[in-house]
Amino acid sequence: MTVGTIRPGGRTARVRAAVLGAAADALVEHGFAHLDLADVASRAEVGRTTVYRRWGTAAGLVADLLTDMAEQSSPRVETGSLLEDLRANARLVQRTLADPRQGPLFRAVIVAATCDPRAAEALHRFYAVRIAEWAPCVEQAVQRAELPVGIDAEEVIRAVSAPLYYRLLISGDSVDTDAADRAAEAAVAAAKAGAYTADSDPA
Amino acid sequence: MTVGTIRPGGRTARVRAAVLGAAADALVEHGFAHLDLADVASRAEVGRTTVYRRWGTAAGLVADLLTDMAEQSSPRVETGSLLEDLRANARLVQRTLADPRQGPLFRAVIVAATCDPRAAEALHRFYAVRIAEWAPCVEQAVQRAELPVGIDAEEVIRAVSAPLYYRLLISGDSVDTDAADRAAEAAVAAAKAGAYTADSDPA
DNA sequence: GTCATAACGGTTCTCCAGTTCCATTAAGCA
DNA sequence: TGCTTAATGGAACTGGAGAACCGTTATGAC
Repeated sequence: MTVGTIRPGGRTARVRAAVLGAAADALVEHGFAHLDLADVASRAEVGRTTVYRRWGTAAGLVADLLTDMAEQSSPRVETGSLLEDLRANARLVQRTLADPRQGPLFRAVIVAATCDPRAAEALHRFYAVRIAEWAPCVEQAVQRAELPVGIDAEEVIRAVSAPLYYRLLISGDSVDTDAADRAAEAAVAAAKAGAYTADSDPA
Repeated sequence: MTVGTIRPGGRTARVRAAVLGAAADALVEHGFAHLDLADVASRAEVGRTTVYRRWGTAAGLVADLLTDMAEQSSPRVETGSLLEDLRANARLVQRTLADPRQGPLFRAVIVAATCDPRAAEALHRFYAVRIAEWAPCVEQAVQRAELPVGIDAEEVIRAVSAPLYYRLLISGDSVDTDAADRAAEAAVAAAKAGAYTADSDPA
């Protein structure tokens, strides 16, 4: 029976799924600042002790939730044009941030990342995955000669999202489809002008 | 002696200044999540009761701090070119966010804004002030015919900052001068292409 | 099926953030 | 200068988050 056997099957996995789901619900309702582990435990119909032992703190729980979220990838669309592809990406981000459930959830995990190194690491990994998933549409645009060679594909993807997150977190302006479309158009214009190439001096 | 006289002079003002300064110090060190009002009080050499009574919660204290910060405006530079102006703006934001004191402070107040409506209101007002201060350099570029008429000047300013805040809060990439320069260049390119005009359809 | 133990869960205890209460200080006005 | 009371400050009180303890469940190996 070997001492020290890990038992991830059955109950353990079920508890994890229940707790992560409950944590997401609680984050949507109360935000990270008012996340109560006892509340999460009762939502998940699980003992308080279990939550404290396995995840320790609210930040640790969010870090695990982010790891879980990173594994569920959403499919990328593929139209024939860079602007269309990036607009699809921008609108996906816009829908997510404006969604009554996903929006508060993302705000909560972003807040958690600023409070805890593990949560920060998990958040950065989450976005690294998402950005890498969409970078190919920029590389395809390079192959179609829509964009100059040597462009930083991932930076273009980040440029599409940045204005939307800025609205969500900084300026407080609404994250609507107009903003999404403008973000995509701006990124395309800047990319074509060579703003995201390594030896950038297009002025 | 008129019942209900407000007494903002002398001691009250001194207490406010001391507490706001101490709050900023505490935010820099521990972040908003671990902001302890008792700690703020002892730093300010002020009674705990006073802090709880006047500001109530950590979020309320941050909201007042932001109101105070909004009143201290930093002067805007003015070169002759749009790219130079926006680069100066981007580098100012970059220096602020990368600063060992200002960076953590801004992260903390942004976090506070996601947790409390009053803090959010104060943060949005703070940025509205800063953006309005810099918008004229875009309008001057329009007058110099560097940019098309009908452009949203404030949106251009926001576009300069957005990638830097995205790095700070989302991707975790370093907020360095390269990023600042690229942000300015991208904003100029997008603006010249008409991405920030009202009837945007430049594709 | 049987056993050892990893993992869960209820109860109790502890500690501290936040509140309440009242005494003390000093701002503002005559 | 003296009076009223706004505002501060110390001390005791309270509620709930999180830790500690130990009994219970059920997983995984044989």
